[in-house]
Amino acid sequence: MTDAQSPAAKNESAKSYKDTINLLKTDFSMRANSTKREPEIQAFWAEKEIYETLAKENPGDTFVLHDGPPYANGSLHMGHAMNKVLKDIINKVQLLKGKKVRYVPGWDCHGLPIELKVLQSMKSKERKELTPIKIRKKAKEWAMGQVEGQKESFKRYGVWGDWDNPYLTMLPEYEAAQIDVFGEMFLKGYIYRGLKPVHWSPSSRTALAEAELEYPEEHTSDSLYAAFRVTNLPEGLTETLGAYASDLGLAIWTTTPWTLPGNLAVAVNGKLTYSLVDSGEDSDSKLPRYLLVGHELVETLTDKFGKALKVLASVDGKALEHIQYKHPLFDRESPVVIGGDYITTDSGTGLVHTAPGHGQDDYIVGQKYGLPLLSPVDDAGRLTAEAGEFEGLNVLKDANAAIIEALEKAGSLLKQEPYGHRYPYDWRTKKPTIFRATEQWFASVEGFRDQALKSIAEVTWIPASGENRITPMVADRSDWCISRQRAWGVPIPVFYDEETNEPLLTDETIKHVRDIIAEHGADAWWEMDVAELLPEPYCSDGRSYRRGTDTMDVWFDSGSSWNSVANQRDGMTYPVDLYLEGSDQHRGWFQSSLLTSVAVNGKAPYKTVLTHGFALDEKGYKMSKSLGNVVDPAEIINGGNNKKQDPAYGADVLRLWVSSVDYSSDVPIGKTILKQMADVYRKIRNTSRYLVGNLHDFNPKTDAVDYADLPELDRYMLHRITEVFAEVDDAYQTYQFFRFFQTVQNFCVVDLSNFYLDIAKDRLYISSTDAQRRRSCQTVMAVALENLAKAIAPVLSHMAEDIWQNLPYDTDHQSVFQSGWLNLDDAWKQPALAESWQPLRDLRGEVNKVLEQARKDKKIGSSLEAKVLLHVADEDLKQRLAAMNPASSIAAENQVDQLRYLFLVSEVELVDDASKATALEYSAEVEGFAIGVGDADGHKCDRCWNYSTTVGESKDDPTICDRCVNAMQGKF
RNA sequence: UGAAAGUUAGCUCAGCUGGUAGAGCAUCAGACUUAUAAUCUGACUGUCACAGGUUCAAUUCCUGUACUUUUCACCA
Repeated sequence: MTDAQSPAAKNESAKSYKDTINLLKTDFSMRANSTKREPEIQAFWAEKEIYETLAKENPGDTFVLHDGPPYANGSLHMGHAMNKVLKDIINKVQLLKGKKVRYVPGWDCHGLPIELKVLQSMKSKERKELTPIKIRKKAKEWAMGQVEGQKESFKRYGVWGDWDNPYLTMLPEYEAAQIDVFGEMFLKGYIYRGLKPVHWSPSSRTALAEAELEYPEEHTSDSLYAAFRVTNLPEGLTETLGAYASDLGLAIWTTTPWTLPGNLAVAVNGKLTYSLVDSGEDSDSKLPRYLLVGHELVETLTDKFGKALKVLASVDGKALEHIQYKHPLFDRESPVVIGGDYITTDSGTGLVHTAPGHGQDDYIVGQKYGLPLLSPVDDAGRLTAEAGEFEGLNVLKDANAAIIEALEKAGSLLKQEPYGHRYPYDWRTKKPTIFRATEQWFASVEGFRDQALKSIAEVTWIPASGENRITPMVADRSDWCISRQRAWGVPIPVFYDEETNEPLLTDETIKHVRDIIAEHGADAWWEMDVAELLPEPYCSDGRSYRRGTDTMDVWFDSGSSWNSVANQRDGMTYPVDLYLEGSDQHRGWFQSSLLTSVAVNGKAPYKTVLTHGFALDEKGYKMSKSLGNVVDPAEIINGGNNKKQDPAYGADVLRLWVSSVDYSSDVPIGKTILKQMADVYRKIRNTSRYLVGNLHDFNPKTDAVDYADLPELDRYMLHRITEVFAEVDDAYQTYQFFRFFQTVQNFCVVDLSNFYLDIAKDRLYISSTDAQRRRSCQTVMAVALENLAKAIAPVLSHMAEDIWQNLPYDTDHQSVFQSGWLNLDDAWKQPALAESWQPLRDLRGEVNKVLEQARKDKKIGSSLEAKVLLHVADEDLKQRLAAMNPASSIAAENQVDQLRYLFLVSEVELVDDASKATALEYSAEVEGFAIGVGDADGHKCDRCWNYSTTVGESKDDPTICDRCVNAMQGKF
């Protein structure tokens, strides 16, 4: 099509019609400029108190998502960002739907990591003069700084909440409410004092947490094999083993000989087979001739002991239960018990020396069998009087040698050898630690386990597998050790009688301490005199008390938040609607909250628990500094050092990413994914911009076209809109935000950009401002735009607000969040239109393919240079299409539903004979259609760029077509 | 070591109760210059992690393996 210009235009100086068409107009920028714009929008929300007002004045019910407190230490990572954004999306949906949303962010402020951080920052001299209260002051200061930093980050994500009044586990009101929970549980008999083995560092004379241990590889222990003489066989074994009973020993192995004074049992694995072997020992030897060992270990032990072990009999491990044996060094007998699967045949003998006071597993087995707890070791690691002749020996130095010698003498020692393995060391003193039983406070889970399990079943777990996760944890867990020997925490409000060491803990003392803490904070526990801390009559009963120095496990802190926050703050509910955290919290916060709440009130603190996975790198690996694959949320928002590699994407792109992934499992993030998010973000933004820009002269109140007067295309589009937004609504409702992401993206790309808006250009630009075909289009566009803004507001909050602020007409609401939820008319739902229009869209695709053939050969550029010949096989459809193809576009009653506009070509001719279409150079035949593409007739109109035979007919405007002439007179 | 979950195009997701796979984006090519650091059109992409089994037939059901993640336990 070479003759693009009309004859007249060639001769005269071209008259420009650009000013006569209605192009888009808007200040809504194509690019977000998020670094500047997002803070502006956030300032707008803050100034107008949008959240605060809606939270209070919305007409609907209250909705409470109770925040799980992040730990107030360190900067935020992707996990924090994802968690808070997910919460914010849910809260904003509820706000838009008219609910009163109360979201109180919280922080977990106590605990070891902060205490250590504070200790590290001190000089050693300063550290020596430390008192608990000094540590607490420093720790509080540190935590406060961390809270402020994290708060600013969260706010920058665009997260809404009561930021000016968050809950901190170190606030007096919180601590007091926590003491209440403790008190209630104590008074109900759920809290008791007992012995439990803990990691103990003799070198620093303190208990250590797992986090304070390190496991150097080069540790060597004095391991030994010993035989414990059997004194009594249970009935079931007399037949098989009875013959050897008089000279039978249990072979055990240990790497810590010093724990033998604490031996109170030998554990076997019920699933393993054990053998009675003949060691060939002389009858005058003190060692037993026959030994019980794990069957699979006979060969190994033959090598170890350097003598042939002949298998004489084999029995199941579980049959060994209740065998009695005599302690080789002390005059007492102990039983054989069934231990757990920790007993293996990888090393040792298959029979495990069990000292409940010196090991985790030993302790659990001991509890199960009701064994006492023996831990004859003092703070410095010296054996105590309970260890008899070994009293005073240091367990890490001379105790082992003495015990080995004694075993030898007693005829118990089978073998001794150094054994290299990993062993816990005190990370600060670099000295070995030991397991030692100490007095601790426990919550008796047994007391309310059944009720807890019942409550779990009543909660909605999303995904449902969450219930399968937490149920066995609660069903199997042992009692909860809630005391810590630490300064930075909420004190266990107990007093001890100086003389008797009896704990003093009553309704009155708890209430008294609680009131003091409510007023002065927990520091008072350390600062005030005991006399002040005690109520009548105890403060003057003539006895002398000292305060306890233990603090509570931080899981008890955060686990009490339902009482400190949901149960006490205005406008909140208990139980709350939703808890939402990472799936690791099944073991953590979900459980600690459940246990305290059930213990006190017999019910779970939440109605629904939603969990999410973890943020991984693009390959699905965990993020770690050493791998260098860490994605920092702050860097996503503000950009990295190299802005080309790591551009400043802004909070909305971060939020869009959160919405795009299926967070029920672990989710990947990285450069590729972020770039894609930025692309999608821009697509949504540009689509919105186009809508905004083309409504610049439109006011829905005065210019909207009645539904009944809309052309079919527009009514079809309104139907699509109801479909799309129903899908979006359902996606939000079911917390499947990735469906929102997919749907909105598809809507913007496929329905709007590629289809409706592409067709709309002719109506919007060419027609006169008030033309029906233009106003009807704008009517639909305004509906699409407003609903799009509402729909994206929970996720792309800043963009949605930016759109709202740039709406070219007045609305009743200054913020998109005040405008309420989606606004869809039931009358728009017309499934029949979808059915009749989908084939037309498919046909449009086929026509495009033929047009593309011609374009490939450079026969056409713009599709307006073409004319389409169409043959339709189906008679009914043919009639319908004929009605959509009037001889004159202007004269036609319906100036929208026309094939030329649908195909974006200048002319369409319906032909009776398929060969007429297929005869053309560019053609195709598809299921019931024949499509041909040829040159459009006439000349290109200078104004609308369509080809028309009417160009040249007007005297005043010889370069434009009849449509444009009429349009410029306000008649088209 | 045990337990739980996951593995569909380069990316994010669909694929209902079994009949050899789809969308958008990205990529590539082209068009337009009246959404212009934008817009439109077309094309391409997969042994549905791997190996077995059930079945006429498996991405879809079962078993095992690998990898990833989480969690717990452990080194007596």
